[in-house]
Amino acid sequence: MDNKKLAELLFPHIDKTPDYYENLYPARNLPEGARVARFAPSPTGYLHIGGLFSALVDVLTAQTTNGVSFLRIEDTDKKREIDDGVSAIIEGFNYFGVEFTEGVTGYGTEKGAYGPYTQSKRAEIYQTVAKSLVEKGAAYPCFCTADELSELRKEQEQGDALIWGYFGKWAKCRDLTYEEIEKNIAEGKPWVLRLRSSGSEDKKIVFEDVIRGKIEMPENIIDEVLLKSDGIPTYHFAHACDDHFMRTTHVIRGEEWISSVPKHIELFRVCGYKAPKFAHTPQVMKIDEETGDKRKLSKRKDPEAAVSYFFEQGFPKESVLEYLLTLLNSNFEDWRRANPKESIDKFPFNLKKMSSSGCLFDLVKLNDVSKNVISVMTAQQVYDNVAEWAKTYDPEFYDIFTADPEFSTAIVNIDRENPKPRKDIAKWNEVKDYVSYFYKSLYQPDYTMPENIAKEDAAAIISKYAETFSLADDKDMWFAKIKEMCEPLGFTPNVKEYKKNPEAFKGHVGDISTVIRIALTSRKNTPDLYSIMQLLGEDEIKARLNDALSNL
RNA sequence: GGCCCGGUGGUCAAGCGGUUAAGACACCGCCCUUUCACGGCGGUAACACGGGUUCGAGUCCCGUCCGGGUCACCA
Repeated sequence: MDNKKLAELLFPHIDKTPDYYENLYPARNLPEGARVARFAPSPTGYLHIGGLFSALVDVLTAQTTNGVSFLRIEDTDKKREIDDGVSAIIEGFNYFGVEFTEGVTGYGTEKGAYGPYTQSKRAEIYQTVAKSLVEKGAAYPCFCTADELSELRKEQEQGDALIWGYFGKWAKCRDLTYEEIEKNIAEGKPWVLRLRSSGSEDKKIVFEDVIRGKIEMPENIIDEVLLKSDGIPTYHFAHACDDHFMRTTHVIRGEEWISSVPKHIELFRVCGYKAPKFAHTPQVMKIDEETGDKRKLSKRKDPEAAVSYFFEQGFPKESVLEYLLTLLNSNFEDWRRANPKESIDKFPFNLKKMSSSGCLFDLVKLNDVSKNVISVMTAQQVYDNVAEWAKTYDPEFYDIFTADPEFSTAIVNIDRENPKPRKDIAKWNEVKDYVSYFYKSLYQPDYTMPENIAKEDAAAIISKYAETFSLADDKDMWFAKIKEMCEPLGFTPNVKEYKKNPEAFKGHVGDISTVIRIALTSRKNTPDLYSIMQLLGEDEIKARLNDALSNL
C-alpha cells in the first residue's frame, strides 16, 4: 500500500509536517534539573479536592526545581463538557492562590509560548502528526461502527480471550486495501484513525515511575483510537503530542493512568518522541458512610470533594493547602513546626517522598490544621476573612459583623495576642456562634445555671457582683474583687481547698465566675471574661445582670 | 476474569536488614487554671496472613487474602 497516498486521501487539508511544530516549539531553555509539569483537567465539572491535590504537586515540582508548570484544558470530549467548566477550574485555583507559570488563565485567555493550551484549539497539530503516522504506516483508518465494536466485545467476553480490544484478528480494518478505504470514504462512511500497534503480548515494557519505582507491564497490543470520527484526538494521542510539543518533562497524574502507560510509551515511540518521566500520584479516598469501605472520593457522591465545599464551610485557603501538604509530604509538619511563619512555597517539596498508597481525606485533621492556621493570624486578618466569607455565605451575619469593624475586630482579638493564642476557630462559619453574645440582634439570653448552684446563691452572686464590679479596675483588681465575694456567700476563693474538703463550701471561685459568665453571656464557657466585659461596656453589663436577676 | 498498584495503631505516616517500631490528628488520664481553650506530662493502640532467604525481616523473595485501579470514538 502506498502510505503516502493514503495519508493524502485521509488528510488532504494538512499541508504542514511535524517538523514545522518542532521548530515552533523548541526545547525549553531551562536550568539543569528544572522540571516541566502540567495539570490537565477536562472541563466536565467543578474543581475537586483530588484535582487541587494533583495540581499542587505540579506547581510545587516546578517551583522547587525552577521549572515550569502549566494548565492545559483537555476539552476533547464535547459530550461531557459543561458550559462554564473552564471558569470553575480557574476560579477554584484563584481562590486557593495556586498559580501556574503558563497555560490557560481564564475563558479564552492564556499565557506562555507553547500554546494554545486548550486542546480544542490544537486540531491542526494532532492531524499533522496523525498524517505523518499514516505516512509511516503506523496508523490506519477504521470504519467499524459502534454496533460492530460492541459485537466484537461481546464475543471476546464470552470466549476465553484474556485480552479484550481491537487487535490482531479482531482488527477488521487493519488490512483494508487502499481501494476499499477509498470506496468507504467516497461513500461518506465515518472513520476513526487507529494506531497500528507493533506491540507483542509476551514482551514486557519497563518504566521507572518517579513515585513508585520500577513498573513492569505487558506491551500494548491494542490498535488504540488516535483520532475520533470527528477528527478530535483521544486523550492518549493528545497526551503524546501535547506533552512532546509543550516539552513536558514530568507527567504527574493520578494512578488510574498507570495501566495505560504501555499505550503511551508506544505512542511516544511511534511518533519519534522521547517519553517524559511518569509520576503516578495516589488517589484521595474517603470512607463510604453506607458500606464503611475506603473508596476513591467521587465528584458525584461526595459534596466535600468539591472545592466549593471548603469555600462554603469557610475553611481558610491556607488551611486546605497546608492540610494537603501534610498528605503530600509527611515531613511537612516537621518543617512547619521549624518554620511557623514561612510561606508554603518555601517548603522543599520532594516528589520522591510522596507516599504511593491512597490516603483518606480526614476532615478532623483538617480542622486541627485550620485551628493552628487561624490562631497565628492577626485580628485584622481574621476580621477580613470572616467578613469576606460572610458576605457571600451569611449576608445577615455580614451586616451585623461589619456594622462596627473596630468592635468586631476587638472581639476576635480576645486572647489572640497571648504567647499561646486560643485555637478555637477552625472555619469561618463557626464565628457567628462564637461571637453571637456580643451582638444584640444575635444574643438569646438563657440563664440556666449549673445544677450544683442553687438559685438563691446565683441571685446573691449576681447582685453582689453588680454592686462591686467596676470597668475601671484592671484585671487583677477585678479578679481580686471576685475572690472577696466568695467567703461571705459561703464559697471559697481557693480551688484546692475546696477539692480537699468539698462539704465545707457551697462551691469555689470558679463557680462564682461561672454564674457571672452565664449572667453576662448565657454561656458556661467563653474566652477571658474580663476582656469580654471591657467590650460589652458598663450599660450593657448592668442591663444583662439585671435581666439575669429577674429571669433566673 | 486478564493486567497493574497498594496493605505499619481509628486516621496521616517515619522506617530502606539489627530501633524499647518515631511523630501528628483523634481518644483517655493527670498537671496548669475563675470556665473553656491553650500549654505541659503520661496512656490506650500497628508491621494483613503463610512460607522462604538470612546469625537476624516491617524492611528482600514467593504464595494467599484484602483494598484500589484499569480493560471506550471518557479523561
